[in-house]
Amino acid sequence: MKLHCDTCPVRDSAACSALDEEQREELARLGSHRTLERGEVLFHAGDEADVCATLNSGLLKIAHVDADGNERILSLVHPAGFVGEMFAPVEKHDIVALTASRLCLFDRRDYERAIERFPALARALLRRSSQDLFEAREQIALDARKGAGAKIANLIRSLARAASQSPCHSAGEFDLPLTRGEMAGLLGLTIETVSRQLTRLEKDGVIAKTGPRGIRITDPARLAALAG
Amino acid sequence: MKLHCDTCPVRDSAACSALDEEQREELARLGSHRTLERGEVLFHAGDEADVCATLNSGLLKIAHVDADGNERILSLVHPAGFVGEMFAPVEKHDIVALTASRLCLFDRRDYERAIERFPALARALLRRSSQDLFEAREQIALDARKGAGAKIANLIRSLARAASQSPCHSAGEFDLPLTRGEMAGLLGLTIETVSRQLTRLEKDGVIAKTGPRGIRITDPARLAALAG
DNA sequence: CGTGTGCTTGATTACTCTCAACATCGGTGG
DNA sequence: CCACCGATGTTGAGAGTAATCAAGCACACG
Repeated sequence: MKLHCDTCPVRDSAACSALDEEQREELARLGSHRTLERGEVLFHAGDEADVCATLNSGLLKIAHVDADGNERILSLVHPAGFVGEMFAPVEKHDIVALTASRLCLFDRRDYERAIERFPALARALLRRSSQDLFEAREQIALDARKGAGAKIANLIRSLARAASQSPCHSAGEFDLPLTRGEMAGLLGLTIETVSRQLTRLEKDGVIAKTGPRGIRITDPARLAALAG
Repeated sequence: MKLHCDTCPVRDSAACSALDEEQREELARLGSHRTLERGEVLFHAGDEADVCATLNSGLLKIAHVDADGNERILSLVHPAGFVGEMFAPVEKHDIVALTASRLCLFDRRDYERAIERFPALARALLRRSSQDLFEAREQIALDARKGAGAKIANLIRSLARAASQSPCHSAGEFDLPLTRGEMAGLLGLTIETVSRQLTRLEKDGVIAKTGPRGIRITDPARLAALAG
């Protein structure tokens, strides 16, 4: 299925936005669309790294399951994010859809050739990779934050920011795209601790649960204080 | 001080190794050498991001100090590593030498222009950035590892690998380039816990302390088992 | 010497994990 | 229609681990 860049929601933010019309058109001929339902797997760790993709809409997780079967979420991938190993023969992590998602899929070889031919694309990917690196390091710093409460507060804030389309202000009420287990995996906690911290935040009047997944932030200032 | 690429220890592994002789020569004219003693600061968080650098020899840390004054080490930078924000106006983290270090320093603007002119350099940096991203995610996965013992065991193994020049096999005896406090900051633990775990490893006959910083790995198999 | 830094060790506290039970919701099949 | 089941989430009691608080040791340096 040929790509339709005209109506692409990340037309101006994804790596390909660095290309001019003609180049983009050429890249578009190489790619195809794919949709994923919640829970569908894009890559398994250990797969051959023969495709890469730009996320169009939805939400993905990059995860690692250890020997005991515990899943640790290494990163979330938001729209305009790029996934796939460009310089390694195999995928190193699982990549799974957290919500119904849509992405532009490319053969890795094709994409590498495109990088060769369009230096602007290489620079755009470098920029994005640097950004991802920064976010991964933020995540590491977050892990150092004392207390499960601070981690949860931080996560809620960041999900609220992602839930609103505009990057400038966060949503006051939204649905968590993650199960308790996924939140636990993302923060290095257990399901029970996540659940307890959430009820604690509710008891303290910082948030209100508007459903099993729904959240309303009733006291943003205190939430920010808790997040450190 | 003009760069001497001929004798550079990372001539074949740093980003600039992607350039041909002529291009490298041109890049070399833009850069200068700098040496750092242990503890010397290359960047402070919040500094204007006007230089970037390739590490030639030595060891750096990328660190973040939180509101309480606790330092969390986000990453170590080994020779051939690249530091400096290419796409952000300010440095986001402290970068400090852990051992006497030598690096090639470039004005950020100059380097950005070089990236524009030498697409191979952009690709090499992209490759390196991807590698750093992978390592950052490994670090996140490490944080999830249960038990301080596993973290310490892992750290010792990775430092042993870095201590030997060849990437294929690790050193059996070496000096830790990090203080207890730095190890604690890297692993998200306290100094006391690090100290206790190290004496525990010694009591169990897994390692021997050959000095305040010296380490000999006496039972590599068990160390590997402990690291998970 | 005295001082400071890095390291170790001990006692206590606090937090999260673990194990376990129960609630809720949707789907399935008798 | 109702009983059952699996997945998800909540709550409780107890155990275990690392943080905290507090000394003390070794060594380098002025």
